[in-house]
Amino acid sequence: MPELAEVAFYAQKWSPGLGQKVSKVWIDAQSRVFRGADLGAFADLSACEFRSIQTHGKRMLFGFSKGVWLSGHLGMTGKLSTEDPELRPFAKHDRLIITLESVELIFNDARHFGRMEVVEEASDLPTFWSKLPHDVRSDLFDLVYFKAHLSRRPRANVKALLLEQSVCPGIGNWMADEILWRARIDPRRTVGSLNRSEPSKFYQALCEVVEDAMRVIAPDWGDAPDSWLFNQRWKNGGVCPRTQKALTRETIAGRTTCWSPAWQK
DNA sequence: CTATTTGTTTATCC
DNA sequence: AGGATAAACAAATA
Repeated sequence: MPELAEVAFYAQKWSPGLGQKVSKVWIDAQSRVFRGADLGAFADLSACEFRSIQTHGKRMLFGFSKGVWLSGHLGMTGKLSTEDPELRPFAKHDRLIITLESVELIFNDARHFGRMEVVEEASDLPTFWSKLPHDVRSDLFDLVYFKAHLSRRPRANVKALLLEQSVCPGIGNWMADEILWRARIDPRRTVGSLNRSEPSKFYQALCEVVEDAMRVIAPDWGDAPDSWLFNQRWKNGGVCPRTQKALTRETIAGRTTCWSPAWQK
């Protein structure tokens, strides 16, 4: 489920634990969320102080003392929460529980599509994290940078490009549809078919959706306003908020895509 | 029992 | 080579 702003929302769920020391770490060792990870390294979180939270696209990074980092991804169904260790029983689909002084950090993931991994590197940031492509919220993700991606990939479908995490880290299915709708671009088009003025509109729409999502969803998962496509996209009989005409749904770039044929050309 | 899902990775084909 | 497509992962929901 989670895209850029939902990931930011969940990552902050662990903030009540900041400044506290780890007393216990439990993992569901069978879970696929630890695929490729060194399970033994989770024990190294013990006695570390939980110090920082950050996100990049859909990735999350939690910093601990002694150069220990926890890197994570929520996949489709991952969720983070903090709970009172005295009150909260073990729940179905809990995959990782880090017990601190007064709270537990919980990672719960029904479908195991998420990921958690311990990275040990005594530096300001792990090397892999510093090398990620520019986040869509970064000042470096500017029009020139975006256009450079577009000109490199003329034959790519516009929606497929938005969904590529190496190009637009954090954009997922609903944001991609929202962006194309606001830019008035038909999701079936290729990047190379964009006319002279469309790349800027495309970029503007992307920035607006990113800003709106971060403002409305990231702090407390607020409801999307009816001026967005969001509230109409899965509704039977949903209509375009701009034209009041019927929306269309079709699989594009492997994902169910919703758009307004009367509005997007 | 069927089809669906706000994600990612891998294989395969053209 | 780049791009499209399907499958795999796995569980809930309708």
